[in-house]
Amino acid sequence: MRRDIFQAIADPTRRSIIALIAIRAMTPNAIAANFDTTRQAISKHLRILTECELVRQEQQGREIFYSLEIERLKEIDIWIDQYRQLWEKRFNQLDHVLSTIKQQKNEE
Amino acid sequence: MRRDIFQAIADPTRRSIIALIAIRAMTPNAIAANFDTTRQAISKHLRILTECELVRQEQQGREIFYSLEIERLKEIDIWIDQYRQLWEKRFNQLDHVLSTIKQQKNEE
DNA sequence: TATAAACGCAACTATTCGGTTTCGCAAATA
DNA sequence: TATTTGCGAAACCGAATAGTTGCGTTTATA
Repeated sequence: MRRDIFQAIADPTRRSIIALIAIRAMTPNAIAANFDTTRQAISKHLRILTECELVRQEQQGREIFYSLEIERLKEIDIWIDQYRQLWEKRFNQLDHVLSTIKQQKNEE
Repeated sequence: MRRDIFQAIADPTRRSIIALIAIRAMTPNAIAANFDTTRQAISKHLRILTECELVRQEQQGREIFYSLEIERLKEIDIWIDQYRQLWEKRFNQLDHVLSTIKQQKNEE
């Protein structure tokens, strides 16, 4: 079963879980309280997030606290960056066009 | 059928298609030539990418050229940005700790 | 010590997904 | 005009997915 960070963030519930535990570590029960689903379903999502190391767990008595491994999200950032360069380049070209028009206007 | 940009980029083949047509518009056949799969399968991926407006098509005779709607990727960028702020904050805190240690060292 | 709480795991189910094959249509070409 | 080419749509299939229910285990509590 191939786990992929892109696949991990594809599910809206998992993105919500990420948002929740980004603030502070939470237990499965506490997380599940925010959703209209069972704790077991949340546990499954947490397992997927753990498998691709987006989440780390810390046992504390009978509770397990899950927190976000934020560094892993950089992988997404690196992917998007190549396209960010493209759209910024395009924006700069437009910017150049606009300033050229402005210049021509001033020279009239 | 709920189409979502996060779901669209979850598939590795679709990410490859995005990378291909980011450079220049391409036809389904030309795209499919880069993969070990049928044109029809690529067409399905293109339909999904089109449905969430990540891709636009331009008919030219009997050919259809697909190109990337790069602005749509900003949605991913906006999502990742909130976490980027978190990890940069964390990095700055670490940076602060390091410079404090350095300072204490100098004061010895 | 008996009970309750917190959790992971396994079995099961309905749905979605990625792929193929087959088809029909429109445009280019022989 | 007959044939080839480029394409999307539909039917179908196996695998993966997201969810449920029902366990068993460990830890806390009455």
